[in-house]
Amino acid sequence: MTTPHFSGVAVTVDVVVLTIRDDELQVLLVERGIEPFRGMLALPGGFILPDEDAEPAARRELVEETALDGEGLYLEQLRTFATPHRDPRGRVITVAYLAIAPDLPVPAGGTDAHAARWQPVSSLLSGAVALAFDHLEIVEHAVDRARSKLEYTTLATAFCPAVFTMTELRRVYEVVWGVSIDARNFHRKVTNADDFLEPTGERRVLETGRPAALYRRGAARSLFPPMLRAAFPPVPAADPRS
Amino acid sequence: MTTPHFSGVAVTVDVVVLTIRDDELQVLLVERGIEPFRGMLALPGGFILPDEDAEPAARRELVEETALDGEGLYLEQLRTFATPHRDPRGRVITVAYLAIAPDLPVPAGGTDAHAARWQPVSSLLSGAVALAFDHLEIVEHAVDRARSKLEYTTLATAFCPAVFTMTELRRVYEVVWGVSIDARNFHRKVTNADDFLEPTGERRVLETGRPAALYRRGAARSLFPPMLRAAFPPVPAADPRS
DNA sequence: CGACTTCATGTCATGAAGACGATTAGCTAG
DNA sequence: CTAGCTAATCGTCTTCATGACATGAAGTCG
Repeated sequence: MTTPHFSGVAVTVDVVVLTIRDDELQVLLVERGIEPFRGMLALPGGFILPDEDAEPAARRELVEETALDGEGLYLEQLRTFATPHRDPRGRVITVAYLAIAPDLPVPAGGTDAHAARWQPVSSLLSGAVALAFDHLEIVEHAVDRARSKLEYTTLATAFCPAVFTMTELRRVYEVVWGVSIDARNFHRKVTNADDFLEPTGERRVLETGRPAALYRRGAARSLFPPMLRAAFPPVPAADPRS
Repeated sequence: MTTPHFSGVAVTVDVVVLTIRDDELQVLLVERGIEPFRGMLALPGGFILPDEDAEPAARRELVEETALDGEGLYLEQLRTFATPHRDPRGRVITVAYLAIAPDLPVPAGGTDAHAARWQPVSSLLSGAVALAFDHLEIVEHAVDRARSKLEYTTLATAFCPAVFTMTELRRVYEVVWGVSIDARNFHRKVTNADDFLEPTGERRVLETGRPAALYRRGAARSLFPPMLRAAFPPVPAADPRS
């Protein structure tokens, strides 16, 4: 540790954008236009600029590659991946970010250079769809992080639009955790937590059923008492006539 | 994002080693022997080698700079800091690590090049002692992480030696959180949690009082139900004769 | 105006957790 | 040997969050 090694190392950012579409946890991917891994799916991301901090770089790449709104988006740093040969081009380390988006009608594959599109996380974890580089590992970390954070933070609201119903919020937990939650107990718990939700007073009238009260995100960032994941029925298994 | 920017960027690792000494949360620091910030206290760390992963680099720097055992040490990645001018020498981003050590009689300032020594975290957070670079910010993140992880993981045992007493474990929570915890309820809760602790059958006889049973770390990594921090008396305030 | 659908609220039993009293197991001093 | 000290461990009571489950409320549609 004497003088800086400004030798050939490059730094990138990669962003795992999670959302819920069609009652499924999905991740935003782009099709690679260049080698290596040309034509394969990968996380949006790219090289950090010489005078740029990591988080702005993540937001910038997101906008450039997927035309996704960089502003209202929840974004947090996930972890840095620095395994020596993770990029065949040379020494490239990446700072991975986790972003959470509501189910916006993203111009997937529309506006920009690369064809951006949503992909169910399950199709990646099962190995049905392959990702470039070590991006599968990054997605796994991101999903783990999101699952944990639902427990003790109010992160779930980041999956919802600015105004949402209790049922929408509950579905976030159900989809991300893969469990089913009793609507009544959930309602009680969430309304008891301070500043988790803020009633708008409005109601949303659907085609059918009683109108649902509308809520906005509250000021609270942490959730106390936490949602206890382990207490819910552990993923309804495919009924094997026991 | 066309071809890699292998321009002048360097990558370092920095390690925040936390321990409990004298009933205080302390962090391991080294005195810088070179510019910039020569003579100032800083986190142990250094440049990552061309063909080295980040975590091994963290372990290596720890051994080189502080002669601390790299093996039995708990180590996890914390976060990457990439603010453009955080290092006056140029573009240097650092991958920060959090390590937890039992109160080993470390050869502080002994064996090696730099004078390594323990410093109470409180003296850093209060601003009484200054750190080089943005290392104060890194320490703050590390302490936050450690405090959170005590809640829902068994990380507390990493502060203890291989064999320890219930009281030692409880002190970890008390010192790191800055609260006082009822010994009886703590005992009940911890022994009820599966695989948190494993009784050795031995007892430790002190100068006074009933001998304490000795425990070893159990296999569990996560702690359920979690320790609920917010439920404890919120830091005994200086009795305002109210 | 009933049938249907979805949201909202209530009750009850269980279990975890905080407060705190009581007992146990070692030592030491008389 | 016994009283007394200290710290660890065990037990009880009460409160409160939570899971299970039933019922009422507010809309649309025929």
